[in-house]
Amino acid sequence: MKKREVQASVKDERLVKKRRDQMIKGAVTLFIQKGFHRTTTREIAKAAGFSIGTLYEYIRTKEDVLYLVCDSIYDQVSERLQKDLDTNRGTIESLRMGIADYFRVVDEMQDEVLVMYQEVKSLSKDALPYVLKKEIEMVEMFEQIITGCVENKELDLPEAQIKMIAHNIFVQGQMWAFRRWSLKKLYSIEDYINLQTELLFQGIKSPVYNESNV
Amino acid sequence: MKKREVQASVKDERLVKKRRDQMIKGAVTLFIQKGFHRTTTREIAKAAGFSIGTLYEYIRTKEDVLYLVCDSIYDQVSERLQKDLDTNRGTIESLRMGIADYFRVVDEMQDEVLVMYQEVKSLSKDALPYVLKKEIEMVEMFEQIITGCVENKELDLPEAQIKMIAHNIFVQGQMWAFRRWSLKKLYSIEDYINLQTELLFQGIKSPVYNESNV
Amino acid sequence: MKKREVQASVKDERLVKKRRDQMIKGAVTLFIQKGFHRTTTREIAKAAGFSIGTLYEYIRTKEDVLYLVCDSIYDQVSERLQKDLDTNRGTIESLRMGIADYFRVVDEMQDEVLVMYQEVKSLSKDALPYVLKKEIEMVEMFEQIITGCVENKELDLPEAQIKMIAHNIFVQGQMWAFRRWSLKKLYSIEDYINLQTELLFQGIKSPVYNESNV
Amino acid sequence: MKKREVQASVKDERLVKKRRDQMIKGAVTLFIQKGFHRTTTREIAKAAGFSIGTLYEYIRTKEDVLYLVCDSIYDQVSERLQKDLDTNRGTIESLRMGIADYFRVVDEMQDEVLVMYQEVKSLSKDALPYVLKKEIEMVEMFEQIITGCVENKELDLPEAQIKMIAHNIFVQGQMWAFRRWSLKKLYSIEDYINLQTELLFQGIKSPVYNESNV
DNA sequence: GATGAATGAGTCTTCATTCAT
DNA sequence: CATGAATGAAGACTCATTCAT
Repeated sequence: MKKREVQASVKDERLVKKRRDQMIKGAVTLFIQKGFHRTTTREIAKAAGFSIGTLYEYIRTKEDVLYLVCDSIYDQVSERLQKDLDTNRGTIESLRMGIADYFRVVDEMQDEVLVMYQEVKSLSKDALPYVLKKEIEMVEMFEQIITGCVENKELDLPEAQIKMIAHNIFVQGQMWAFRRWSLKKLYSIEDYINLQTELLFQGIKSPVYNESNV
Repeated sequence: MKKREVQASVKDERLVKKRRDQMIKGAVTLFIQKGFHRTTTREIAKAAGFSIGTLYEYIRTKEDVLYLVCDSIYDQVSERLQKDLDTNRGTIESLRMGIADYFRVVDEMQDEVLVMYQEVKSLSKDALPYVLKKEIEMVEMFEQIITGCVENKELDLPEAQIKMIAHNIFVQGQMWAFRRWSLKKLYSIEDYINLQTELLFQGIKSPVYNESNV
Repeated sequence: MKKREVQASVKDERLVKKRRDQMIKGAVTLFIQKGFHRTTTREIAKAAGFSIGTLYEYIRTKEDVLYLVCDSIYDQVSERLQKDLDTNRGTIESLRMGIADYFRVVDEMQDEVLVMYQEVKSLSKDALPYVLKKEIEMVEMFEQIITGCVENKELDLPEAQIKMIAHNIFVQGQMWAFRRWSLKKLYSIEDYINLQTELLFQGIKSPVYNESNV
Repeated sequence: MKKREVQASVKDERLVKKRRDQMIKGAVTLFIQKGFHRTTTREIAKAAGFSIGTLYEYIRTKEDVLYLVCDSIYDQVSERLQKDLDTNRGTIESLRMGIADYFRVVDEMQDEVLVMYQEVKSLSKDALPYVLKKEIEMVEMFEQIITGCVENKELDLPEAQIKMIAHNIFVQGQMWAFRRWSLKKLYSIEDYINLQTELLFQGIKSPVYNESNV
């Protein structure tokens, strides 16, 4: 699926990219503070450093800004993930690393992830699929790593479990952002990584079962 | 923490309850369709079956409607949970049942959970704590069940893990609502319950480790 | 000119009078605080001690309340004046006394006078003449006293001056109410009475002219 | 005391002045017809010749319009007075001229004076002092002229009388506007000036006292 | 390309008035 | 007679979008 085109009146591609980057940066800050709906286009223009007129030279509607923001955040997150995941394919270690890396990316981009997470639903039916596609791709990245482990016989998991685990990992990453008001009181990001990884690999340890193993 | 009072001009408590129930019911439907911000007070009044003037006899601001909606949904969900969780305390079975029940409640109230989930952030700083409190209470309910199992020696888990698991269960329940566009293609609600429970209790089975256990 | 009839649904005349008196009393207080337009009918009803439904049993529109209030205030003021002015007709002393009494009435009813004074203009074209009539009558009372003095040869004034003086006295009375924020810093009510009376009777003393008179 | 700043979104000062002048002009007409409260912002915008949106580019609230109107009227009146009063300082003639000029200004700006006079009380506690200050200044202008005469030995008056006379003059000017429904039937503006001046300078002539002077 | 003044549809909220109980 | 819930017209104000300069 190709990117959704956001129309600009200005022709100079380089300029379009530059202006949009300014715009995204300003908008993220504002969306974090007050949400998409409570942020005005004027505020976005001001935060971006240009006039309302100029803003509309690079987008068609306010919603375009939201799309651009979401798109940009996903791009950044998945770009960083991609890099990490290209190494050590098929080993349990690569899965551990993948999870840790993903959680750390989320930690670093907390605000952005939160925004994207809370405002996607404000995208029109038109733009939504493009953003959802990105999310699916990220889940698939985890799926591939896990599948690699299974193919390498490092893990033994049925298809249904693979997908479930991929979803869980993805959501647990987001969870670090959107439940931070609660989680940060309990864990550091490294604690969080360790605990979630441990639970993932070992499940809940029942002393009864353990005893019977002896 | 006491409930936040939403002021009504009308004195008759019974009527206030009745009208607010109408209002909540209509509002949920609308919020699902278009979100809080894109829904107008007139639409809410109409959906509730009365005039805009009457709407404002029972609330002070539009945000009150959102608060009422969130409050009502949490109440319904946690009321159902409470009922289930009072039996079989301290056994692994009660934990299994608790999870299954919670996931089924979420399934039945998908729309409501989704709404609440996506719109809480639109609550003012004033009302937010009251709603967040509800969420914390629900996580604590799971914590208590798990703690019960630990006290009964049915499980052996450190404090940090108990809390982590409680959060995970809570989020995995919500996840069924907010990722349904993706999950429903893969699993029925019962599949989902079984898979998540299995993963929770056993973790990822690694053939390598199993062999080494022999 | 007869009083303007304000229609009431209730038949019992005595009750109508009683309820309207309650209403007027409450309304004056409110009008003083916030003005006619910023006062709601609900507030008036509450201040009067009965329900909004009952309020409308005794008036037809909100404006009726204003009319009733203005009418009542004028009645009180002119009733008190009338009493005083019936004695000592035709003497300068009666004029002095009339002025002093009028100013004192205004002082005692400052709030009421102020309200009436500021809100008459909010009366509809329909009710205005009835209230203005009252004002004219009051000016005429002063006219009569002065005319009495002229007829008694206590004063020697042409018609035009008589009317002018009557107006001046009337306005100087009101002035004590509507410029009190300024005048009270300078004078007590008795100072005010003395000064205004003195100026009225003697005008500005010019030493130059006095000398030339010698 | 500095002027209260009324915030505008538009930066161009010249334009702000121009638009506000249009706005004031339109608003005065409307306020005269129906009063401040019964005039809608849409009507003001229309009367000013632009859209409601544009109106709000130049003010923040409806009350700002009222403040602007009051401020402008006082400015016009006192500007005209100031000009006149700079000449012939300290002579009785300058006082006569000042009164005549002031009354004539009021006559020319009857509507404006009336509006300001009736609506000031609708200003918020915030804006009121700024307008009241203007009124005080105008009274002080008369005070200064009179004081000048006293210093020049053209008049012999105690402090308390000077202030009282200044207030009287000021109120008699306004009176020409707010009692015009009554006064115009009796006098032309020139009659009014002559009569009031005469009364001011000579007081009521009592034939008895005159005889005793001989 | 950039600017920002102008636009007006749309939104929340108030409040005088009615009428069934 | 008294009550107060219901009504909806009306009003202040916002803000995405356009377009002339």
